[in-house]
Amino acid sequence: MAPPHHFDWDINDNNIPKVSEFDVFSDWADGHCRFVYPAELEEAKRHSSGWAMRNTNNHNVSILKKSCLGVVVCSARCTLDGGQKVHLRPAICDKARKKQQGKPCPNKACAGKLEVLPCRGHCGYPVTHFWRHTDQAIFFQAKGVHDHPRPEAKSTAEARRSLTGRGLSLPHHPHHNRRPPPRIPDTKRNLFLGHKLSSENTQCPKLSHV
DNA sequence: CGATGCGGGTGCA
DNA sequence: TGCACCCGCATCG
Repeated sequence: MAPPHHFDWDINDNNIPKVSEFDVFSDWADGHCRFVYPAELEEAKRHSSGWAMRNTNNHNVSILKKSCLGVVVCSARCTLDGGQKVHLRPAICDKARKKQQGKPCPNKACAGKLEVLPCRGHCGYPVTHFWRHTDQAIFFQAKGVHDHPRPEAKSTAEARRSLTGRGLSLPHHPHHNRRPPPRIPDTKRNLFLGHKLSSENTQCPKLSHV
């Protein structure tokens, strides 16, 4: 009866279908989407994405899961000379990300501080990406719609990193340093929902209380 | 240093 | 069970 839709699969299926065709790699995958990439595609093997995704433990050896860290913005929401906004890439490493927050806005003419705009695109939680490898292909599936602007590309962030260490300021000094006064209140435990859940949440299970 | 993966372990539906 | 997430360990560029 049901015709063989070779793309009718879910990342959690016990037996994923044979692949007939591959998709062109998609950085910035958004929304509930699924793609199939060649097993030898570097981008796919690296599980890369334009979004800042961090590995999350889903206790499943066959499926790699990642969740979005959002984007780093200026607390003053300033506008750069080019008329653009500050949309930096959140550090994937927790420690590095904490160090990012509170740093002065890259805009010289701005007194704002950098802060993380968390992703709440999947039922109030960060958008998630799933990667699964088979002999013939690499399957990708995303859940949620990013509710924040795109962070700068990974390459741009890397360039910035290698720049801030040598180009300016003093060389690595063995002495400790930073430890101003701000104790960074750590707005981790936020979750003040009921903010703006009006988006077309395509696949949110129940979402009862708010 | 930090990007990435892994997996033990916790707290909630 | 499923999910979000904290934490340390390890590899690699």
